[in-house]
Amino acid sequence: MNNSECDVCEQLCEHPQAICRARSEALADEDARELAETFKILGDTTRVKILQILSRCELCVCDIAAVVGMGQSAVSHQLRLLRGARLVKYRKEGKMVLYSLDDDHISMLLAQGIEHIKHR
Amino acid sequence: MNNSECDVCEQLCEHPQAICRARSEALADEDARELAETFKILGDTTRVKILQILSRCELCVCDIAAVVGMGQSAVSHQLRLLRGARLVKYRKEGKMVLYSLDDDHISMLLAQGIEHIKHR
DNA sequence: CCATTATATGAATATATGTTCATACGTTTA
DNA sequence: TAAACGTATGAACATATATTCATATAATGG
Repeated sequence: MNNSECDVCEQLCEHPQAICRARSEALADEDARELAETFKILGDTTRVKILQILSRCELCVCDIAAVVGMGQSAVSHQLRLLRGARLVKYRKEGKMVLYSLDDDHISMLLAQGIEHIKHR
Repeated sequence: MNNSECDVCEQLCEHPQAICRARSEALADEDARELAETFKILGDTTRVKILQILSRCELCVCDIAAVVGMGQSAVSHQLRLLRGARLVKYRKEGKMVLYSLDDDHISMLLAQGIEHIKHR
């Protein structure tokens, strides 16, 4: 995968073959980092609430704040993170900014997660 | 959703209807918390690597540590979190403990996430 | 142009988190 | 039973994170 070529296989405790094989199939470091970054953004109660709300309809910042019961500033900070992770998009309408999910994909992720927690 | 019945609708900046509607469709606090908790566990490079590796084959702690290039202790701590979130399961074989994904569902979550980061 | 409204952002603070080190636990083997 | 091995865990530390407060920006209406 990386430049390393199973160089660790000889030294460690056990199962050099398994290690080599797993290494060759492992996620690239950069991909793992990005993937984790995405999940990390999803990993906050406020942000999850925001996303789930936006999966139903487009809303302005002020309304989002009202629904999740947090201050405007806090919500704005979180929306910034969500934007950065390309989880939400926005459009301006007058002095308002209307947010929505970046694509349906995000809904799927949420649904998949909900399924996991409901599944017992 | 909660016991609150749109009581905030009258006071805040804008769109009381939108707020009421969103509130009624919002995730229950506890669900949002659990969902975020799950994603939070997924939101770490080391843990993502571990999960992706385990999506390919069952491995012992020592081998996992070798593959992700971290200490046994660090990996063990992370596996504990992964267990707590029901993302991995394990079985003992002699003095070894073999870990694997808790169910195929988890692979799907990972795949969905990967699709998101690859999608541009 | 000034006041108002909606949103964004920087600084500060409290809290959470990941890794390391040392050590404990449990199983196997000598 | 003692030693060795694989794994788990508690404490400590450094770093990351979420919220709040104050304030800035941008757009609208008077």
